[in-house]
Amino acid sequence: MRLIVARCSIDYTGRLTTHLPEAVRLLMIKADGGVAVWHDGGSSVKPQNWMTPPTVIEEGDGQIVVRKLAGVTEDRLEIGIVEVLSDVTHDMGEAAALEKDGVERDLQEALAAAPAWCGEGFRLVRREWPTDIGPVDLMCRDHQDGWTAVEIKRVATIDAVEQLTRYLERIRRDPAMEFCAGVLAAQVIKPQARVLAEARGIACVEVDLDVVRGDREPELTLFA
Amino acid sequence: MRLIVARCSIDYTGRLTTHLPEAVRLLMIKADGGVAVWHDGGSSVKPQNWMTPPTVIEEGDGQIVVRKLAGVTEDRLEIGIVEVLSDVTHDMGEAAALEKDGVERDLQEALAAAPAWCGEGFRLVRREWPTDIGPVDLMCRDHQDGWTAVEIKRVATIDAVEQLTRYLERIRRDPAMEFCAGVLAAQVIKPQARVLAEARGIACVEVDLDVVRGDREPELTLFA
DNA sequence: ACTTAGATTTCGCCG
DNA sequence: CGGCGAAGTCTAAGT
Repeated sequence: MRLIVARCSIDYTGRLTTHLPEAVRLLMIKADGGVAVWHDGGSSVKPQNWMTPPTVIEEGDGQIVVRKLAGVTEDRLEIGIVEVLSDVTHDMGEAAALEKDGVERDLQEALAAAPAWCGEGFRLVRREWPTDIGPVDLMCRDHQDGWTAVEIKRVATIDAVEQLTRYLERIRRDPAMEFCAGVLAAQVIKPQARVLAEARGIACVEVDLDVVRGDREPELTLFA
Repeated sequence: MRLIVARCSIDYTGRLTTHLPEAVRLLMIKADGGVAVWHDGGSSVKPQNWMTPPTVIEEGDGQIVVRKLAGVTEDRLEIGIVEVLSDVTHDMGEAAALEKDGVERDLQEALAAAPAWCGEGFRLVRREWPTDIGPVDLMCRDHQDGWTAVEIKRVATIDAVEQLTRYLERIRRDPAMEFCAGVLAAQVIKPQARVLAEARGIACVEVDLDVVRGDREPELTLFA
């Protein structure tokens, strides 16, 4: 990885066009051709400009040009170098993957193992119940043996309600599942999603991953 | 901005938990307390780990700990330093904002100035036509003087169709606009969005920003 | 190869 | 400050 600290101005043309006036910035150039431009202010996560590989990098004449074929046209990042303050290269060796726990998939697994958190007396029939427009996260039977489709999100927005509504519409075409109910289970449910869901007769359940796993005691406020 | 290149392992706990095994990485520490962790492989745009300000950074004993209050709990980034290969700080001065052109807003402006690109004989009634669930991008009259609501996207997915459908449902509650038509205008319309739109009687128009502005000649394939 | 859905999405605007 | 929509979203998985 090459790290250049330089006073520079930058123009990008591609899916849109942008301009950055002259300032001191960090240019991060990766071994695979990826380029990112950073400034001390602003976002810690998103560069001011960037280009993902594969790229062609041309350097010289007080300028670095990063080019990339994007369909018919060309994406282009033109970096006008006024003054180089530092220019170092570090060998970082092989990649090391990030191991994650706590994403939506993990919540689905935990709820599949303990479906009663989705509703009283719920028993799992199957995960990833297939419909012709995609799989429903969980299909359960409730305490009265009724069918219930469960949609799981980490954060549930109005889109999640629309998605579950589409699934229910397909599922209920089967006469045997004509009265299939719907439950939206999420770590966070946005207020508008809750309003729309309840207007459509869809139940909402907020769940905590650690509690579902049994790693943490439920708050006393639950079911209060 | 402080740039540390070090062999390190990293654990994050917060909205989820992650682990990174020992490897050489770049630690980018901004003046505002923002921290990002980079490796030579992988994304050019997203760090392996990060924490946005405000943070508290504690350093010492072969370890850097970045902490942040996140509601009741605490987000924590623990960086175990095995070997420091480089540690430099650069003053980058004041911020310099990015100027953009070509985002959705610009497409809306261009189509408002030339609504005929949305449909034959279209005349603009107003931009940001208000409904009780938010504003419709454009409200037009078509060549037969009928009302038409236009939803504009840079890339139109199935969500855009759902959004316009919700708007039309509200608009048509007004008896005077009972037959209001819908048009989805975008630089790119995804196939599934087109299918759903046409099933709902919503017209689809693909537009090019430069053409709408008159900066580029239309392709011969238009209207072919 | 293309499409879809998730993301510690992040970011910006507007109430 | 919270909610909502856009993003050069990016990225991984499934078809």
